[in-house]
Amino acid sequence: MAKIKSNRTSTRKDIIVAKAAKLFREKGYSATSMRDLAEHVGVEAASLYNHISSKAEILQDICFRVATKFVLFIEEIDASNRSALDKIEAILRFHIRQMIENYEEVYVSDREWKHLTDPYLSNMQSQRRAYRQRMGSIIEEGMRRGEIKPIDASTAVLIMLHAVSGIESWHRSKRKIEGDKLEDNMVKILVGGLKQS
Amino acid sequence: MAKIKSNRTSTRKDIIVAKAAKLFREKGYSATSMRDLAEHVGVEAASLYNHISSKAEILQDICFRVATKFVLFIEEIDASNRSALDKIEAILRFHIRQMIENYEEVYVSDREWKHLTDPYLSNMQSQRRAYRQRMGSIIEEGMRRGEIKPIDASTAVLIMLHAVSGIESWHRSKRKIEGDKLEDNMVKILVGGLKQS
DNA sequence: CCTACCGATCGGTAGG
DNA sequence: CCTACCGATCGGTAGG
Repeated sequence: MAKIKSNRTSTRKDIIVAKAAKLFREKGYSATSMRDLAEHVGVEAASLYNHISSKAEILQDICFRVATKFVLFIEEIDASNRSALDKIEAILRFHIRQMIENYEEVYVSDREWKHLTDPYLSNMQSQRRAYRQRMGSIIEEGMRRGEIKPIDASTAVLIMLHAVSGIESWHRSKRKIEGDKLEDNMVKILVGGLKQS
Repeated sequence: MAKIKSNRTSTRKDIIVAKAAKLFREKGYSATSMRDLAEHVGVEAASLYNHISSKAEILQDICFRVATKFVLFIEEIDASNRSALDKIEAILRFHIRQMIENYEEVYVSDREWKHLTDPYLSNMQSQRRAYRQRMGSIIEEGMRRGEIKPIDASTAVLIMLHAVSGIESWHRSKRKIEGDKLEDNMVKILVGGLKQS
């Protein structure tokens, strides 16, 4: 009964990282101090270091967890035998759902990864590059099959990815349409914009 | 011959603000120190304060200059008697061109405005809200006229605006297609995605 | 988990 | 435009 403990319940570290994600999103990584964070967690700043080793480590945790999730998903989709347009739609829907359900962490990993330092920074840069290339290949495949209209594939990728990250503005104003509606509208505009007419 | 001097040539302040825009884009507002900036300008940190009154003022200058430019453009377009879809296309093209030609400042005003402080922060927030509503109204007008397919107008606005801000990734990799091509591809996908088919 | 504290760096000012 | 310097705050450590 000893070793078990941080098994299914969220550890103290999980709580710290989650609070940090919220603050990093609101104020940015650099403008968030460890004293800010400590206050929101409810301890003194020094006490945070019993659970994490540095501020940088928190950002690494957030960024790589999110990145891994997206990479795993695109690999799964890419291995399936759907049409290219279906693949793009599935990826788009996954991005939107992640942005809605896991807002703080996804947002932070997208906007604050530049503050990673060097072994991690280059790793993240190459992961992002590879991900975009992967999406680009799917779009090019769709063009060859005549499913997608002739466009520059990397421009299309760029539009897809950044359009989704704009959900923040939606997220802030609760009143608007619910998540499912948002997802369908985005698909309608973006996938509709790719489709060969 | 006295008073004239900062008339058409760029003043020392202009140089400082331009260098600051570049640094704010690369590292973010909070992570850029006045000593960083001074070094890039080629003076001691204290000397900067002969031309600007604070770090915050530099950010204000950048954000409000960009915001004003966009507001003036949308007012001009909105007053014209084009079709709604043409108006949206013109706005989209203006955003893309601004992002390409005036990259550093447009990027900073879009990503770093949250670091403004209170009289300026609320001013900027309401300017951004008004701008989005204006674009939304044009899209709704287009839907009523049957030019634009039935969608949620504010979702469409959100997609447009954020898709454009993604040009950063393109900007970094010089090798890709040139500006005009980029513009046409974006219009094809985004305006194509709105069009009633 | 806390108190006490470190050296470094921050934005900015005084005074010339 | 510089030197010299300010108080505040930063991320992080020692030691209990």
